[in-house]
Amino acid sequence: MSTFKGSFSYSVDSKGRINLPAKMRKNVSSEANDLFVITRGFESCLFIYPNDEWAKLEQSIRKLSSADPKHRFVMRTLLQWATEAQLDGQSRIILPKELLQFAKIENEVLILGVLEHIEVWNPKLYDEYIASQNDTYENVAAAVLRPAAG
Amino acid sequence: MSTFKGSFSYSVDSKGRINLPAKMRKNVSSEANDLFVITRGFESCLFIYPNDEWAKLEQSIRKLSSADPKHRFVMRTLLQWATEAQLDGQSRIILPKELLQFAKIENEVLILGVLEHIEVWNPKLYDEYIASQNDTYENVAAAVLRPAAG
DNA sequence: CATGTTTGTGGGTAAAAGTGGGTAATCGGT
DNA sequence: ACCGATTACCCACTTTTACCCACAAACATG
Repeated sequence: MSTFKGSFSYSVDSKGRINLPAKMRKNVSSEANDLFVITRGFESCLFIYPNDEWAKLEQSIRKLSSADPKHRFVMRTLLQWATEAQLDGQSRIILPKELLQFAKIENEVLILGVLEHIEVWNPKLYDEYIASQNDTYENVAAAVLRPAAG
Repeated sequence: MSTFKGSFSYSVDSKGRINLPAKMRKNVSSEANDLFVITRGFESCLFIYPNDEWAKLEQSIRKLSSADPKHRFVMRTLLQWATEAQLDGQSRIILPKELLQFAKIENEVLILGVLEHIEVWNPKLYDEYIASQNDTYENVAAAVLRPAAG
């Protein structure tokens, strides 16, 4: 099992590569074998799953039936964006052009650890996202975290 | 077992050949021996199964009853269009004319990996298909891309 | 604080991938 | 057997990718 936390500012080079922060590398399960799946996330960011975590998601997709038109749409939509990627010798990962375009990523990224996956943002868009929340961290947390505390 | 994911834009040459994306080739089980079965898919696209996955499908078709008219219809349609094809030296596959016509494929294709099979679309028709579905990526993903779903 | 090591970043180059086309076998029908 | 059409199997070219090497900044260690 892999678990991530923290945020990091990193650069994207001319080949579309980003370095995976050393602190995150330490938290990648050895099962993943330096293999990752990059896909489209929510709110114009990208999700990176180490292979072991992606395998779990794939399990849930497999439960869908190809015979059901609705399920076919779900499978296509989800898998369309998914790309396998392996770390290079410098522990970097290549972000595919289509995904870079989707997330409007250029020279700089914000890398966030969110439990089982890693998020990659255009820093500016992340700021806007935070600003667009018309409620405070404290209030939302109160609503979300309280039931679990009880 | 072969598993596919991702989407790729490739060209179809004058001989009706398409290249199998390298990333997909890596995920073809060695059991398949470069042998594939191409057949009619759902929603005007083509399905390509590596041999090992086709064998599984064939097993499930065998369980259908020839006594049931609906079963007969499905069996006939699926098998009528099915064609075996082998990769050439450049790891390309030839799409039969009848199937190209059925899927309205001309010079460009969108190749989708959908777990156990590969789909081949006329890019325009795929766009139309996606547009015709009254659901968004975000909605679909919300149901699957969360840990609890596993 | 000095020094060896890891980390983040950039770039060069050989290999692989994607694409197009030529030609020799193969097949079907005269 | 012959001929035209189709198919299988090469060869060639361009672009992309994978795999190196290099180096400065940051970190860790005694």
